[in-house]
Amino acid sequence: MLGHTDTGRVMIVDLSAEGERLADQVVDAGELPAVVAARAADHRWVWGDTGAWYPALLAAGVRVGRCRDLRLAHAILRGSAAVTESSALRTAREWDAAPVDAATDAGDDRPTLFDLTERPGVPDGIDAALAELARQRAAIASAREPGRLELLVAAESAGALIAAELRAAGLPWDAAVHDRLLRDVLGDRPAGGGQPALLAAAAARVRDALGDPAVSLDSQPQLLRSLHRAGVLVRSTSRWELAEHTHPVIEPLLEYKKLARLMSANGWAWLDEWVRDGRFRPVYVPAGVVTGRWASSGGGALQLPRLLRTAVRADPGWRLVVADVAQLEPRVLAAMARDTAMAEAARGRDLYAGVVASGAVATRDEAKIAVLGALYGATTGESGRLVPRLRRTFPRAMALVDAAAATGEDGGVVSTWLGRTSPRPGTGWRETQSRASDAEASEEDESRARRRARDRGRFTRNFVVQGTAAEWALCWLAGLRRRLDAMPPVAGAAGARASGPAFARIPHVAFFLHDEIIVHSPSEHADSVAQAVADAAAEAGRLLFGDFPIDFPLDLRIAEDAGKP
DNA sequence: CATGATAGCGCG
DNA sequence: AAAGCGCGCTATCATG
Repeated sequence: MLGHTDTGRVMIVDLSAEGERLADQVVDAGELPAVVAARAADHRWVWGDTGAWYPALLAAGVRVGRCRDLRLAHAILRGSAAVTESSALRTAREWDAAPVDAATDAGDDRPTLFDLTERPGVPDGIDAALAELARQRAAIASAREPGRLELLVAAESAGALIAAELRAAGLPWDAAVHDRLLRDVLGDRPAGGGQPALLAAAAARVRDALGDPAVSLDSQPQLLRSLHRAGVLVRSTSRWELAEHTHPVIEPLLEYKKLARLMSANGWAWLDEWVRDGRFRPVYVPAGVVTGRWASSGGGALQLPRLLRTAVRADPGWRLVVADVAQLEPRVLAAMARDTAMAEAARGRDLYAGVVASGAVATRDEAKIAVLGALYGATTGESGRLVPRLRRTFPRAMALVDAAAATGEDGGVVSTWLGRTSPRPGTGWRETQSRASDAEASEEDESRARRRARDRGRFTRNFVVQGTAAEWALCWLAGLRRRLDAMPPVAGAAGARASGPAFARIPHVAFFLHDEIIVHSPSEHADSVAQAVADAAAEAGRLLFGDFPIDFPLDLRIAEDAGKP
């Protein structure tokens, strides 16, 4: 375990498997990388916040095999319905703090004094860490199935390591390819900072078609008024609604919106700000989403347009291993519900084709709409119409999500497969519900309460599936990382130097997005990496669902860039 | 000038 | 205009 002493030095405490304190050692922060590197590769480090400890180690070229991130574990355990003894965790409020990102502390994005006082990190003292670990051990032990929470906390902690490593290594990004793509689509970059030629041309065509030379296309109210004057009676200016009208302005306007979006979200300004030395280094935020999915902060890492994936390019002599899971969430649902009919439909690459073969619906498109509607709680439209047919064919799977929705509507909490629990409803929600059950409640009160109850039901319905899919993905990542670490470093000084001292000679995860992984690997290891990605996926399925026969097929390829072939 | 809300669109 | 979940980011516009 790592923590600080009162004088700001670093204390290393060796703990037995039962959590007993065996030996202490105190070192200066500068000595820590060497001390950590000297431990066995599979040593488990316990620390308050991976983001506060690990970036400095990585910068020194030192990696760790395993860890317990006390902050992330605390958040899981104090909220988990599986934990029957959580009062101690609930009173340890100081562990509810926001993450610290030490990687940005060193840069020019240093948090201001205001940030630091408003968002303190978790305690960094050794005594606080020891006490928190003891609380967590007790909390896990109180669960009926401690193994699930153990697995979840371990996977979450491994994810924290990987998030820090992703930032340290970065995603290989070819700025020249990106620039060429921007110039092809938008026109040359204007020197003065104005609009590139093709964007300006699209804007001119729109103004022409509107007969409104002065309208600002980036102002929604102005554009809406101008559309109305031109006879296009839309209620919003969104792509979806515009596409349903026929008018000379529609085509150029949709074109303009597409180009303007590319320019503002991922144009040259983005390239200048986010790509350095051939790497895109966003901040990943493990468990940044209530369901346990990761969030990101800065650079929009989780929204990279597919159009730009060709700019993701391996270094010379390296390859990208690009993998994503086909229809992860419905597969997870089938396994959670032990729905063998749905698992049968999921056998093989295309779950939607399997749903058609089951006879539930007629076409693949219908299958997709029905399945998504089931996961999200659709009630109207084509999706709402198709969901009941799924309910007949896959009653167990549908019963699981229907029950989760009913619990949520009723104000209860639901949990993922491994035990992450949804937030309790807020005071506003509860007040709305109790007002509606009052004797003098108005019809307005009642309909508002019903609406908000259904909203919450859709959230809890999706929570169990999205959250369990996130758990599967964490296990996949962790298993892959372990396999990559077993591969020998490539010889020679050359390599992916921009990936930093810890990753210049070994295959490493370079990108992760819910159900998709990109590994940057020396060419000679690429085949083994691809095998490791597949093996880790199979292992993740077994870890969560044991022998239940559910496939998690991957789209897997080895390439020089991450663009769709 | 800063902050917050809204619209819109990108990703899964 | 999303029907139907979860996000982050940019631009605009109203408010302080």
